[in-house]
Amino acid sequence: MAEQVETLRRTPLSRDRVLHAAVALADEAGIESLSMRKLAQELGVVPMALYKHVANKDELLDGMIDVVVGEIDPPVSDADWQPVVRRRILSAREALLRHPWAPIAIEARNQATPAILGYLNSMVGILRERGGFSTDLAHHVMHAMGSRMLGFSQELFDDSRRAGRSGPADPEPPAGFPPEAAAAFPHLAAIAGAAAHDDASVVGPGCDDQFEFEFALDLLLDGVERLRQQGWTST
Amino acid sequence: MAEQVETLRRTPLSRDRVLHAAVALADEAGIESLSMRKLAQELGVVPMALYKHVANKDELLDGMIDVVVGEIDPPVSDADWQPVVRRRILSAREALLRHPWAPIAIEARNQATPAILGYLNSMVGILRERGGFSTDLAHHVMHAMGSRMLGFSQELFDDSRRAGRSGPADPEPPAGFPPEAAAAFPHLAAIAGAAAHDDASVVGPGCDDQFEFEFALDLLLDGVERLRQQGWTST
DNA sequence: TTGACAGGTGTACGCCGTACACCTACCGTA
DNA sequence: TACGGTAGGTGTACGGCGTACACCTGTCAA
Repeated sequence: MAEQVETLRRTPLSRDRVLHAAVALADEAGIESLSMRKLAQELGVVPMALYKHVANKDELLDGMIDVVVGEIDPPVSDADWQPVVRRRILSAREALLRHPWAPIAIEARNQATPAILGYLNSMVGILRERGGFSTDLAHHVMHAMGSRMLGFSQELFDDSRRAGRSGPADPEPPAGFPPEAAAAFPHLAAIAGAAAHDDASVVGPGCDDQFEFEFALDLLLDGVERLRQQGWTST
Repeated sequence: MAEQVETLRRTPLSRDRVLHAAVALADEAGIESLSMRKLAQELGVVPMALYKHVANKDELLDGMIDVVVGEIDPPVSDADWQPVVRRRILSAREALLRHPWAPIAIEARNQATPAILGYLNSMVGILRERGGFSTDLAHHVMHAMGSRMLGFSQELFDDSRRAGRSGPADPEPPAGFPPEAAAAFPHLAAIAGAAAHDDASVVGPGCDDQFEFEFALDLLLDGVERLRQQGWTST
């Protein structure tokens, strides 16, 4: 009878419940101590039950990332590109501060999740549509602000990370920008397309990371030099 | 006899040999598949032998990070601050590209290693001595360029990361800047000291992360707006 | 000659992710 | 009303992980 009560009381699992419980657990105990077993215990369930809702731990982490990205406010409506971008980035920062494990988790994955691609895509859209940026400038700006936007490395997602021994058995292409995603993220596709002009592969790295890095670095250095020349001295 | 030959042939372990073997293993197989056991096997030794040279896996990772940081070229001598900083950052980028696991490893640790502190300290030194930057401006610039300098998150090392359940038993202070390190990294100490003026704790977070974030963000946004107004259109 | 000590070994424990077979409660259909 | 499929929770088991702890062995100073 007690068992029956317990059974009745327990809300059934769902992907959403699993994901949110995982986020809560990572928030309070740190990502490195999040395990399938502890998560299951938290949910009052046996570890293997989780696998009916997420394929494996990596997919769980992807889902957790998407929960965090989902907390970023949508763009406000405003005439100017600058305040829109600014507010959105500050909102992203707040989400990441609420979940300090998120940048690590994001950086440790080698593929952007759809939610991240959506976020980045909408950022490009703001630049293009609200600011009238050219495709190329929008591209460079995305590289320059990448670390502000998501709190992590400038080499957003390249395939050289995680050099695996998967070796020659890997059947899929480098997949810098899979064609099926182009429809969902048109702005990103435009950027990738423009950058791939002077380069054999249509997908794949497709942009000159070294150039992008130096572009962003020089933008920063020039800004700093301007401050310095203004005799900038105090807070 | 064969055993004797093998014994003679084997160079004895050393912390350095362990560290470099670990770096090589992470370079080719990825950080996520680096284990004490595999590393031991690579060195022709039993796993526990490693523990005579590194305290545990975390310390191994710290040592690996220091190996990478040690590959960054020292500052060149040049009259101007800008090319010195530029070249050093590009050198750091090269080191990180050689070891793509490094940013992840660095970001996953919550305390900067001495080698990283030394690198950052010398960067501040360049700004102060070669560029005549005020302490405050140098401070802001370090925040603004943090992600370029080390390829990772802007919140360099704050204690809110990795919210552990270590709880109230933790005897040491927040340790934003431990006093014994001040002597070794005078420029960093100066920055931390200046920032702590309007704030009760002398050590500890000691700087307004939100302000720094917005400062860097606005520097970037202003630079971008300037490009846009110049009608910047193509690569 | 001895005895301390640096450094490599072997065993064992508890935790991890997850494959696989199983059970059970529910629901649409006959 | 009976039944078969299916969604979802269970139990067991395996191989890999980090590392505590006791042990052995070769070297070298006294």
